[in-house]
Amino acid sequence: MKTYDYAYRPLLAVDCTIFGFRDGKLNLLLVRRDIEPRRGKWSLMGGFLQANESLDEAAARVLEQRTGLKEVYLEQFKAFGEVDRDEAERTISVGYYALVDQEKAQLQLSTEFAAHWVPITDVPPLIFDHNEMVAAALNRLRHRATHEPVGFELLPEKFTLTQLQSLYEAIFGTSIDAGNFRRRLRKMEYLQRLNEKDTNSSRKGAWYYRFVPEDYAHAKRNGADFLLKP
Amino acid sequence: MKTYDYAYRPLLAVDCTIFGFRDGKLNLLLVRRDIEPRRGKWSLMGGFLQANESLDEAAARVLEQRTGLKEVYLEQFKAFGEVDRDEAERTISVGYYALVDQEKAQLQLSTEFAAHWVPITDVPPLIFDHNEMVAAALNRLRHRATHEPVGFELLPEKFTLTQLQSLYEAIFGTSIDAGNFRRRLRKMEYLQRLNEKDTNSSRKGAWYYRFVPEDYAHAKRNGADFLLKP
DNA sequence: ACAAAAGTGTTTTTCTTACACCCATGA
DNA sequence: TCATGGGTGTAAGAAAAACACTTTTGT
Repeated sequence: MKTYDYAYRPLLAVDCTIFGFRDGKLNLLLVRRDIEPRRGKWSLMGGFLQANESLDEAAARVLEQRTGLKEVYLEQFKAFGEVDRDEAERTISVGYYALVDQEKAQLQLSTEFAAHWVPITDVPPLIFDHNEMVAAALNRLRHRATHEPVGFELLPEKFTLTQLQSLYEAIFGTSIDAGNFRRRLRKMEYLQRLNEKDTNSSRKGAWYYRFVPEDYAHAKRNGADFLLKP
Repeated sequence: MKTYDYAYRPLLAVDCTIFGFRDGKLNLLLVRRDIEPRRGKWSLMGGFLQANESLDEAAARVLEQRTGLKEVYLEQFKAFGEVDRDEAERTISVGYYALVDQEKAQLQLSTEFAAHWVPITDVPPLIFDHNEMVAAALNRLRHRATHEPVGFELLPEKFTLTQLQSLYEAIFGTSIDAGNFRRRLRKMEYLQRLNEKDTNSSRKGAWYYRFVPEDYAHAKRNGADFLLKP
């Protein structure tokens, strides 16, 4: 059933800014573009919306097709619609960012698309307005990470508080006082300490922790709000 | 030049959630929809993207066509893309919210589209997912109003501090301690007190103030950040 | 003089910040 | 034993919250 008599129909794409974290660095997953124009140039992962899927589903599909990852944290952050943003044809793109466990993603990356992790501090020139997208995604991530417990999505199930601090330092590009940072963490009852230590990076060993979503939901109902500033 | 061989092209619309403020109430500008389906039902102001305009420009055009207002504060907040959100045909809609001086807008409203101001506390059922849009827009406004000086867009050039407080109370649906609120305002050097009082609502009269964007820009460069919480 | 809105001050408590300090352990 | 990252404690100061208080003026 068609009711609207409007002929103009731009293409509609989704682009994913995919964040990962490793060795104290916040990274971005980039691909070499596999279609013209600008084939071979660095690009975010994107794809065109299909008839049977919502925007959120399209973003999840693009992510899964290229990385094999499911159930990933995905958040829409902005639609990009400048007239000449895609030189080939008018395309509106809806920007999403994803937070993935870089260790898990890496294993399942197919190499044919030449995907690479690049430190956020060292992003090369990307096609179209993708650099602008990355900047907007990072802004949104910074905001979200201070007010919601999404940072954990970038870490393995088990992590140490030092790792968590290092993650936040990478996200914000600042250094954080360990004492103050840990005090805030100590108050979060939804961080469960495991009976297991990470002895990789120190003699003493650091306790592993786990984020417990159910406990967070409970704390939230009781009026606690997550806040983790740099 | 066409390079992409993708046939699927949904319609692309923009919808504007227009906020106004009057008599201590935060209001929404709604229209009776003038096309099928659901002609005559309450709706946000929307329109389809055209070939020669960006998303931002489309939103500004829709707003101007229907209210005559130019140079209005407009911010994109979310793209809506559920498959069945528009029953007539697949349409992706990019949501914008606008902050207007209700007094100014009112004068220039054409009546043929039957636009009405409705208190935000009493929004009727709207077509499609427009109620969801309003909720998202309000969330965004609340956040923006705490961290950026955008509230002034809803007030006349000259306003009293009591009006400003009343605005914030309406935006957040809470009551605010006058003493604490005013102390925060006193620190903002970019609020200029005029040599003129508003005597409409009190015997004593309240000083008029003006927001000075240049002074704000200056303060911002010096590291001051706007913060007005309820 | 008094009601009522405008506007200021003060006390209490809570949160930040900066930094000193102890702990555990492998080399 | 000592260097190193892990982890805790605390004192000074800033900021938030609660609320008592003063000012002005039309009636």
